[in-house]
Amino acid sequence: METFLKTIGALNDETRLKILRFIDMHGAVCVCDLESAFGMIQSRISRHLKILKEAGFLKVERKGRWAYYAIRSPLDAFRQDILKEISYLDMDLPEFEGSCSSDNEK
Amino acid sequence: METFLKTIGALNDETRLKILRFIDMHGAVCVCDLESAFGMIQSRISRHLKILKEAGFLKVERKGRWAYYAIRSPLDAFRQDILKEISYLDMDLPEFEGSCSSDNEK
DNA sequence: AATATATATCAAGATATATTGATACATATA
DNA sequence: TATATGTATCAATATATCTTGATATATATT
Repeated sequence: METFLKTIGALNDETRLKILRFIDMHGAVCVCDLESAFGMIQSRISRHLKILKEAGFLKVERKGRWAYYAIRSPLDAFRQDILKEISYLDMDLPEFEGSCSSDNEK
Repeated sequence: METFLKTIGALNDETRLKILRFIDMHGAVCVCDLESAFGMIQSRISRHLKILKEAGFLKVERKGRWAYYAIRSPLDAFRQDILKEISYLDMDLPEFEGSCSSDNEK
């Protein structure tokens, strides 16, 4: 029950739905990628990522000073259904402009 | 997007999850049935039912002075998945005590 | 070691949602 | 028609969540 509410609660925000869909489409991204793509301040992005992670949708992998967030795998059937449903939604997502300096690293 | 958020928002409340599951288990019930089963005041139950209805989970049918709420049918696949997921949750639901006077009516 | 960069966390204020009690409305009964 | 019953809605308050700006932490670079 508590877990379910956490999962649902994570989806109950337009910004998080967009971030989740963005990551679903583009794969692993770092916080600054999202920051520049969405034009939102870092603390805001970071907070939403934490909520999505704790709700079981995302995983993080740290490389150097960057934290790469990606869709968690394996993902249970219910969360997969949700991602699919979100993919049908008509939302306008920003472009993925890899302006973040992590691109320059090997 | 707006519709999806309304659907998700309706699920983002423990009381509503219980009401939804209760109706899923017992079929059509009137507001006073829920009032006595859950021990909550009428305005509270009524408000939650409205939210669940507007989110596409419930339908209402009025008979005399009673309003019977039931799971809407047909229900789309996504909402069916959600109901199934809710059915797996470990929640303690009240008994269905038909103390409401609508029982006495034919 | 000092500085810069990427991310996380916290406190304060803004916004949204839930609960209660009062009241309105509609249907039924006397 | 007056009264009772079931439900819906509203205003006020309580509670939760979001956003921002400041600060902390960790890693990399000079």
